[in-house]
Amino acid sequence: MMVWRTHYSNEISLDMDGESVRVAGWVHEIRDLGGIVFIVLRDREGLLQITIPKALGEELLKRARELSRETVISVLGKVKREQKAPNGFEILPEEIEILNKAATPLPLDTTDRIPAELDTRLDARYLDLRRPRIQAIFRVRHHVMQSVRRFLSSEGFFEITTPKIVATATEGGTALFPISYFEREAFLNQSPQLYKQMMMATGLDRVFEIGPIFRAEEHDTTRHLNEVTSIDIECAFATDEDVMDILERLIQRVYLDVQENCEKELNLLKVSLNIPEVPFERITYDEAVEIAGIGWGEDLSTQDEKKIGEHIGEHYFITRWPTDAKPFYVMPCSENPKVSHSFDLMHPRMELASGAQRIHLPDLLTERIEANGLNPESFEFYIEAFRYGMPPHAGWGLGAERLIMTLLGLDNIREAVLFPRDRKRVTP
RNA sequence: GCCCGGAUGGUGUAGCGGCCUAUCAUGGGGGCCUGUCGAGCCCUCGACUCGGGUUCAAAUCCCGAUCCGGGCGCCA
Repeated sequence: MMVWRTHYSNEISLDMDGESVRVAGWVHEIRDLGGIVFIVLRDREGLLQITIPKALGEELLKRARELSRETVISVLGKVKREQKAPNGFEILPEEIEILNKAATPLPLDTTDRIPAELDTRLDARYLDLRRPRIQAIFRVRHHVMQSVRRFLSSEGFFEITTPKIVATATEGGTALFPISYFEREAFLNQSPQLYKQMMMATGLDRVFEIGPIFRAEEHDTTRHLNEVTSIDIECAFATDEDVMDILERLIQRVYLDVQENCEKELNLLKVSLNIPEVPFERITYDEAVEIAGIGWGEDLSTQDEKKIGEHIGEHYFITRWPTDAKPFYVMPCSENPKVSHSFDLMHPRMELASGAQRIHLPDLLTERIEANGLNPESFEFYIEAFRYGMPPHAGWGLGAERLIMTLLGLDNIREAVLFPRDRKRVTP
């Protein structure tokens, strides 16, 4: 097999003076000084200077002049210690192989000098993602996801995968995307809720799923998407308090892991992390309503959330939501059924997660479904799982993009997704 | 969906009735230059979203469409 690369840019150092290496990547910049040409090569790990003085021969110099920015090349050369070079060394090439010449002009500037608007960037996302700063977001995202998986596994959770094509359109609440499923209509799932709860009847006890969810809402904001990645857990023999404890420790763990593993990325993004302290502050819905200055039973508006967020200034929980403000499956409090064993995890900027202890008794569940104006028959496949031994359980769903967005201080949720899906965009 | 703002070379912008044959930067093409690191210098290329209207005159004002941004709403 052809070897295009023996070393990434960060695997070459001063003490390799004289060694032969093959590097590959994209032409980041070209500086042609006439008798000497500098090529800045960019690969996944950084930048590298390829220096071609006339002394290396007219042929190589000519080859260097054929290059254009973002052309893909593979360079065989010798490492040379050189004080005048950016990292104290450079590569003197013996061979420059052009693997794919980039067309000109480029749809946007990859060197970060001339900014491009988000819309332009998303249209040319493959190119936008070559920018180290943008790539850093997704390297952090990788570490966030790894951290979540490690943490939940260590807490005894099993990773599961549930259907994304579902039959029920009658769950109420959010709008669904209908799809055609052979001779029937089906929908893209808005949440793994029903399925992860059904898993509680299997004895697996603790499950988590990281997967896409789809919402057909016509929202048009910097913190909503129509396809998002949801981190969901469900936990048997547990209460709302138990899963809140898991959630806050998870958030803290993610922050710690990112801080430990993503120093370079955080520097590139100019982010200094504040590790949230556990336990997070808990305020009841009643207290939230008081801070916001609204009536009991009203939903918190975006401005109310901001107001409370400023008041508290860090991650916090809003607990004991009115039962009627939450979905049918949340467990009403026995001492006061008007409120429920439910909670939202808030970042000062926005809601990150919501969860609850669930109803595990089939009769009460049916009653609540009816009280929400829904038809229990549509939920038969779900309710049935509650009839033959369903333990008490609790869980939550956490928006991965919002977690990353608030972690990195991104001002648009689209920045946290490779190819965002919103009201206006289905391509690329 | 509502309110507000916007659309000018590939990218990011200035211009907001006549000084526009449209500014600046970056970029593309060509040239000079052996130590650049946002290289420098010279030449050159390239744009007023679309359709109507007002006016002697429209990038500029008005109407409509399309697209984009922000805020809000919607968001079991």
